[in-house]
Amino acid sequence: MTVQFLSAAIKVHPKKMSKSSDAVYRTIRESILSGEFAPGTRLKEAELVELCGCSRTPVREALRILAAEDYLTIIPNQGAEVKTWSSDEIDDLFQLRALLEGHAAAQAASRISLSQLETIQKANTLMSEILIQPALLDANIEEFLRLNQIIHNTIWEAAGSERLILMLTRLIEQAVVVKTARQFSRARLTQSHHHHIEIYAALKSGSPSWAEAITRSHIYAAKEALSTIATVKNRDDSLR
Amino acid sequence: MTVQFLSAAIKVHPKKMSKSSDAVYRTIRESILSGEFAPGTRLKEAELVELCGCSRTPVREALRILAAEDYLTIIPNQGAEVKTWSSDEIDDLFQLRALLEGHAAAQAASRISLSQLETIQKANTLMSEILIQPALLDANIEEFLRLNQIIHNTIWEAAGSERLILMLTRLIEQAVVVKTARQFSRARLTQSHHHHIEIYAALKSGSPSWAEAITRSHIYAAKEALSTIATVKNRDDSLR
DNA sequence: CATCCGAATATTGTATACAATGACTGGGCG
DNA sequence: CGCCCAGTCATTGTATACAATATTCGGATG
Repeated sequence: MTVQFLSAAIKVHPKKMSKSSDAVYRTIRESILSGEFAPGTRLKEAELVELCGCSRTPVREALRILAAEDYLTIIPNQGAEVKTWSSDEIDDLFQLRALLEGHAAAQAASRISLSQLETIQKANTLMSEILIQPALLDANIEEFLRLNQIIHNTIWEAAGSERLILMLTRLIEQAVVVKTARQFSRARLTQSHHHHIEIYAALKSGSPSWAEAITRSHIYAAKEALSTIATVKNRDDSLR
Repeated sequence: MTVQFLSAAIKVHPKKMSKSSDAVYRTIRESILSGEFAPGTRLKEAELVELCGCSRTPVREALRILAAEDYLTIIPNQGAEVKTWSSDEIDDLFQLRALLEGHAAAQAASRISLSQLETIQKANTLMSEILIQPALLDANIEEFLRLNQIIHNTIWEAAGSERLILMLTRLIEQAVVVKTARQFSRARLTQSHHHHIEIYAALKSGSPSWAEAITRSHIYAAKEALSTIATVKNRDDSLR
């Protein structure tokens, strides 16, 4: 079975910079998000020039912007490093994410449109199909993550605040969530799915408080799951 | 009477870029915040070069960063404009500010140190001295605003989240608040002062809910006061 | 007279050259 | 042997030159 509906709902950064500069920005950003440039990696302009095939000028502009967006740390006269996140900072990120996503859900509960509700419901249905069989899940992890993103993005849209979307996007991209979500257990993904169903119910019933409460739970549970993975992983590492 | 205690509490952006670039960044940013570069103003690189006395390279870097921080809008191949804010967007800003400052106050209530409490109390005392006499107030508006900033910054510090501070800083700088705060009525400033006193009480008693509630009120009231000024001002303008 | 086209001009985008700063290495000295 | 200093190399910061793209303005045409 192939699952390929709802393809339009994810809005990528509509940023526009001039051709070359934009390409460099995207390239570096992707490399950071995918983990190819690990946290702490020193990025030398010369290497990036080689990678992107243009001169240092657009590379430098991209680096400055990425630093302003907190993907990088730039030390004057010493260059750029991919930002590292302490566990305290990640806690902080999740705390704020719970606050902001909760707020978004509350706002969405009063404003969401029928078609947006439908989008979420459809995503939920597809998710449950994927979750039914272990084999299907393994083959469709990426699809599962995409559906997750669609659900959240739709809620943000419904909340109707551009700025809120911006803040949330950055919070989430910077937290290492995406990179590690593929390791979540089936049980964890099922829990997440159940949250989504309840969030849908809360939105449909137009109850801001309910939507906010369950959304916050959803985030806190995700944080817990993530820290569990991190712990296990570190334990593995230390055994080698 | 001169009021000049508490001078250390305001932390300016500790940003570091290389000498020239940093200077340009600060210059342009200041010009925007002070209103010298009004919203909608087109900023040509050539002019900024002349203003800052360096070449286009650092100017361009500063512009890109300011755009990433949402002070400017850059249209590719067409240059930079100082960002304009619709009333809807400003409403949105205040909504988010209430959420985040409320959260900060709640966090601060459980974590604030004695010396931080003392700082707030001292600022409150100085504020009330300024408010006692109309003449004093007129002469010390700037000082009043500085004390206000000290109180809020101290609470943010106490909340203990760097990222929260960053978000709030940008939200507030971008809202036109500072530019128009000088026009607030004495009654309005007194109300604000009373809020500060109650916030202090809530923090001292270690009550997160109380601190959050009164802080949110504080922001909503500020928003209301601001929109009143804007309305009156527009009415004046239309009479000319 | 209005409109459309195009050349001239202004402005931004990119590449390169040069300057300045920091890191690294090797030799001299205690 | 270790430390320090100086000189060299690597890397980033700035200025300038050139390319690409937008804007403006004048003239031709309906």
